[in-house]
Amino acid sequence: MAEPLEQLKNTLKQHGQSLTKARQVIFAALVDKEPQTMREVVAGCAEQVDRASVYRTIALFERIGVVQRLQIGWKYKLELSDAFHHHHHHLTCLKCGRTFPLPADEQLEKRLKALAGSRNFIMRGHQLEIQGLCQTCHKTS
Amino acid sequence: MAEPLEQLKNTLKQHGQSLTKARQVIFAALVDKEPQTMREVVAGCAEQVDRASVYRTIALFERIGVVQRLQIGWKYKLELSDAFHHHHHHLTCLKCGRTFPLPADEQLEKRLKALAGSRNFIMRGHQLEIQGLCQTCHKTS
DNA sequence: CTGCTTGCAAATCTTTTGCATTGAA
DNA sequence: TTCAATGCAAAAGATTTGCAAGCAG
Repeated sequence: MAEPLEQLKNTLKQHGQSLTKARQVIFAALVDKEPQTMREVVAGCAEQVDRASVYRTIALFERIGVVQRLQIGWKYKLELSDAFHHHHHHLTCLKCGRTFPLPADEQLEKRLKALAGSRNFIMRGHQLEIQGLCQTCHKTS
Repeated sequence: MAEPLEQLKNTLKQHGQSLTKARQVIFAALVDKEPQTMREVVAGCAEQVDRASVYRTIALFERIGVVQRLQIGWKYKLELSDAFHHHHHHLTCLKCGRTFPLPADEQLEKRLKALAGSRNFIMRGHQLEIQGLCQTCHKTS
């Protein structure tokens, strides 16, 4: 995990920000995890970082592109952004509520860009959530 | 606007629910509008319906498929569901914040289903938001 | 050192709930 | 009439902010 930490440090530096203790803890709470709710992140480092600092840090991380917020059903969840993972979307199981990553798809991305362009829209980003039933849940239902 | 009201009434009836005054007001606040925040909907019928009833009604409307919640940036917004509009997605302008409908696209929908299937996932629904710059904003920026 | 970051507490905003009353069928 | 829906007020939960103290560079 020395690698991602280095990357975080660099990203922070590029934005004139320093790597503090709290930021490391919050970052560590996100590495190699499924997307989490704010509540979970706060709980995940409750003993070490105050709630307010978690909010402030997550906001910073989003601003400098370390973290991205995504929609899961009604709520949002947080995960490290594409710079720390590969670009991907999500499958959410309506039954068990788990979230599964869906690798980026060239054909899909192209189509999105084309659709945006057809409406004279310059695409800067996008979010896709596919809801349905995961393998486990539709077998056992 | 007699048409959609009829449809609402039928949908409610199918679910053993009645068409009350409050529900009509809230429904009317959503017809032919861009997606709105909860705050806007509440404000839109503040004189006629209590905040708590708006929340309860929106929850009901979602449950029976009259309203759908979608993600716009960090916040969610509400609009009538596909049964009252045609299926579509959204373009959100990062500059002016407006939301534009993007008509459904056969090719896109097929690709999504295929991708879900490839992961042994049964697709039941999906949400897509494309962020970028609208025609007006990228001309004037 | 010096300024940015943090913790803590309090303020805000959003959403939910209990209960007595009102309304639709 | 009768049960579900509504308004109102209060509770819960989520997010933000002010400020004094602590830490990174």
